[in-house]
Amino acid sequence: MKRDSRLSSVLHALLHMAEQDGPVTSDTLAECLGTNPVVVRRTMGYLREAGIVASDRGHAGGWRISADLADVTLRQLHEALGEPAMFAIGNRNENPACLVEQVVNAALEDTFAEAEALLLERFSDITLADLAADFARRHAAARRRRKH
Amino acid sequence: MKRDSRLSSVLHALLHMAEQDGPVTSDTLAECLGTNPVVVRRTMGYLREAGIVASDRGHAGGWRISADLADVTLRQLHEALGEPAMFAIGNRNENPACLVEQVVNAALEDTFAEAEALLLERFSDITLADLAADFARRHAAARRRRKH
DNA sequence: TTCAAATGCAACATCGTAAGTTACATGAAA
DNA sequence: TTTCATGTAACTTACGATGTTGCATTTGAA
Ligand code: FES
Ligand code: FES
Repeated sequence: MKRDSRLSSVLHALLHMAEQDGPVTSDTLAECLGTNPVVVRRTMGYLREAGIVASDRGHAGGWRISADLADVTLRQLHEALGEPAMFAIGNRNENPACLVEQVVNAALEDTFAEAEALLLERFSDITLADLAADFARRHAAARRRRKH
Repeated sequence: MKRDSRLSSVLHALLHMAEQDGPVTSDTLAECLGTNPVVVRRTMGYLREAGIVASDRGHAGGWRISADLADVTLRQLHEALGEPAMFAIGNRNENPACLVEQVVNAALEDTFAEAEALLLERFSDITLADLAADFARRHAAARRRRKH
């Protein structure tokens, strides 16, 4: 089953942008992500609508983060992307007349709802600043390793 | 994203079989599930390999449950189906050289691993007997409602 | 013995959706 | 005015569950 990797993509792009001074172009980001600039624009467009990033056209244009890194959570990004389905497993029939299927659906829905609540809670706890800090930590560790 | 509904399907089929005395044919199950008999055979075949059901060919053949309802958990069924991916969201690149992407992947993987552990724990707690009991409860309630 | 009913299985076709691609319009700075 | 950038529509591709067709095989009953 093909997985939706847009959250992963925008996180990579945002951290990349956080490391840069000026705006970053779709072409640059596309090369980072190993994809196409149009895909970057399409995906980042969701974040622009949510006010998380801004884009400038023309010379010296590109994408900028227009929010405080500490204020943007993974949950907000997930919502900005349209809250795509979290699970690759689901019910066969969403509104069954059959009582047996209702029992099955209820059991699965309860379980997945609990897992989704957990995911959203964790997503709410993680900000871009957290990830940037983790990056800085790993970056320093990698530099230390290279010195020896 | 198209969802994998095989777990839902086999649960429906198994409960249907639990209500019946003799074996149930793929045709009957297919009509219950609103699908094709070949799809039923293909999907139930996984459960046969796991020893959860047995199939008989020829006249008076069909599918039987070959285990105690109280012994079969949703987790076993999920494993019998080949442990399909639970999540529709994933990393863009699974083994990135880029340190930024490693940070992103680690954050997402940790979160999803926690959610998957929760799901598997819940799956381990639910048996076919539990679902059958839930069905009996709802069935009785529905009959009571009809009487008034 | 013969026939009908059932599974087993291979070889396709279908479908939905994220991702990728092409093409062109638009805007901004040099 | 030229160049660099985004904005967007339209199309193709990739992929895996699902759906379908066809036929071989097994089994019980007439
Ligand atoms: S940060 Fe740009 S390639 Fe990973
Ligand atoms: S139990 Fe067979 S139709 Fe739902």
